[in-house]
Amino acid sequence: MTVTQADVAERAGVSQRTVSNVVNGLPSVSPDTIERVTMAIRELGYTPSLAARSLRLGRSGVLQLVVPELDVPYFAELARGVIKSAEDQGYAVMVRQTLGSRERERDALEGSAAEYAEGTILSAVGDIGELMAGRAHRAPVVLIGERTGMGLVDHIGIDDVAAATAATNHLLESGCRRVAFVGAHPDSSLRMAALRYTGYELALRAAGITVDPDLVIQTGSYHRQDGEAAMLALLSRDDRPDGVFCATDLLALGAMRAAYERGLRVPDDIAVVGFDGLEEGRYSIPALTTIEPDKQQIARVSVETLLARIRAGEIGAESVEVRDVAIQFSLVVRESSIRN
Amino acid sequence: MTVTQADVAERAGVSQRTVSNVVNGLPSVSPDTIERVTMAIRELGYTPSLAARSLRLGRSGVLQLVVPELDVPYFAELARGVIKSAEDQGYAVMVRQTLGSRERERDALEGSAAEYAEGTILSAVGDIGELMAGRAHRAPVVLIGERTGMGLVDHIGIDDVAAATAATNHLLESGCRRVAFVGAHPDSSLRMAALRYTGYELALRAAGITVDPDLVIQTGSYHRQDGEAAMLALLSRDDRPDGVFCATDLLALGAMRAAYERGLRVPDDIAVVGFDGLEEGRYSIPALTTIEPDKQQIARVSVETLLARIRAGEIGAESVEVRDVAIQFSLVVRESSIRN
DNA sequence: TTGTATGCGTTATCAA
DNA sequence: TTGATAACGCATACAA
Repeated sequence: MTVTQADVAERAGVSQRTVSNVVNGLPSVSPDTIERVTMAIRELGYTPSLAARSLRLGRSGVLQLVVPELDVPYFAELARGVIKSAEDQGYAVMVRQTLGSRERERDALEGSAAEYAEGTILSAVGDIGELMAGRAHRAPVVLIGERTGMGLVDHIGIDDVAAATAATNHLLESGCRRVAFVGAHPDSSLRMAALRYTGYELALRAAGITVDPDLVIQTGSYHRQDGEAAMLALLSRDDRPDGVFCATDLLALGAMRAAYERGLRVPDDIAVVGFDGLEEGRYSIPALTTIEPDKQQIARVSVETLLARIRAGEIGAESVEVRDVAIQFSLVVRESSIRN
Repeated sequence: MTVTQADVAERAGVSQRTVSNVVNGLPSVSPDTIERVTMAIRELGYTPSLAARSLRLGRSGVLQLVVPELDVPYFAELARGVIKSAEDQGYAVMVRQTLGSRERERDALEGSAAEYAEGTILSAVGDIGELMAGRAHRAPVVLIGERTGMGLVDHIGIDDVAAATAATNHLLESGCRRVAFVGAHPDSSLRMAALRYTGYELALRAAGITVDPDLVIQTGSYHRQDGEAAMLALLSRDDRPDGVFCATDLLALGAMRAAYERGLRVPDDIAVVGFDGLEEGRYSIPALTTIEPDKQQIARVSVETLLARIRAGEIGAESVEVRDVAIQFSLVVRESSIRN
């Protein structure tokens, strides 16, 4: 059924060893034999077996990318970059979705797939320490997105606190007096939410404003729908806010939609700032002010870091220092926050 | 380094064969040995080698998903469904991006990865006949998204022509007199564009309207940016259209943005209808009327069809009839097309 | 420059 | 119910 190197060897009248040499481009093959073998390969339609190669080499040429939901634009944009970068380095990418379930996260890190892949790029919602426990001598993991790998694992991300502070400051500087925060999370261990809230809090405090708990809205997740619901809640209050900082762009887009439904204008009645730098926000009406992390860079550095660690592991360099790379972000001011 | 079944066997005091039996849940193992082996597995942290299993079984447990761009929401939403469905069936998914390059499409179908995967779900931009040529006895492919696999390959999709006709009719029924089409493609072999244009044309013709070539805008790709540019071109005309049917939601969202920039109101000044049923369009301002294919169903049926064909291939049933499944779609009317 | 032989970790055939 | 053993397809140490 499947064509093997042995078949090619027979056809070309050489040994299987020679076919392997040709396939892998080893220099020690005469041009003549190369010619014959190449011909035979084409005639028989031979394709190397990745399974056999993996088994033999102990390297699969596959990286694993684990994200909560692929249809959340932030992760989609990230995935695009990761896959692109990996392919540039000769690696294929297996994508797994955890759908927010810790069980799936565990499985992605401990199951056979995790062993088959040479390494994993992980955007986790669960607790890192917990996830990393009992992963003795497994393939390396690079954590992406949250601010810290807790020294346990390489981490690539932006300074969420600083970014959130910048976003909140921008609202303050735009003249907002009552700035709400949308996207606090009931489970405070959800680091992303906690960090961005912290940034918000710091900015307010620095401006001499005390946080009004009524202006901090928790959301179970970070979709447009959650943002819409949160905004509706905020707008139903007597003393509604005049500015809203949302923990993600999706929340912000939902929030703007809610304002529209209530007949309020953004930014005149209420300014909105998001976080993620989604392409979508460049075209929303009004265009969304946001914190834009350099996602391509995050993707590239993540892949590079992972590959570096994979190679280090091969050499046996056990104790390479854990990396924690801060990627640049920028505050992109668009229509949703430009007042008067 | 890596823990093998042999290691587990030694630890548990049984033969390696028995470990394999336990791992695979074969019935012919005494509860006692199961207990001992399971214990040993846990103690040693054994994980089965997928590479070895693949080599032995000739099945990798991996499907390949090939899409143009993962950060285009339509493909992201599709990918989510495909990965979910595949995981439900015990398969992992490798995702490849072609970025619109035919070379990458070829490679995805003919390279080693295509051989490693048990099958491929392909959303292609290139010519199908060309892509399928010379894929003699390779793993099966299911085509997704366009209307036809040309009888060469299984296909799952919606009736693009009928859907486009429905969308155009809706604009006509909403009172639009001059309906433009955005998203025609210079390369007419791009079937998706051709089909949706055909539906547009049919609807106009049925209404006794001749197509005004000036109202048909070509776009190189189908991103928001292209929709924005196309709309700006349309609006710069003296006799601008009062309705626009866009070949994708992304084009439509860009078009609405352009109208906004020009100070025109959607739908009052110009109605807009998209195609894809993106989540984004439910929250855009105004909310976008669109053709909504049942993407979850597309994903599910694609995976099922692919698995069915994989199994058929194992049995050796060579000539199973090629499937062409039409998935349901619906016209979802939202604010962008509701006039007066 | 090329050939022979071995083993990667599994599953599965044949015996016991 | 379990043990030896072969084979999956490849890359490489060792020979020639």
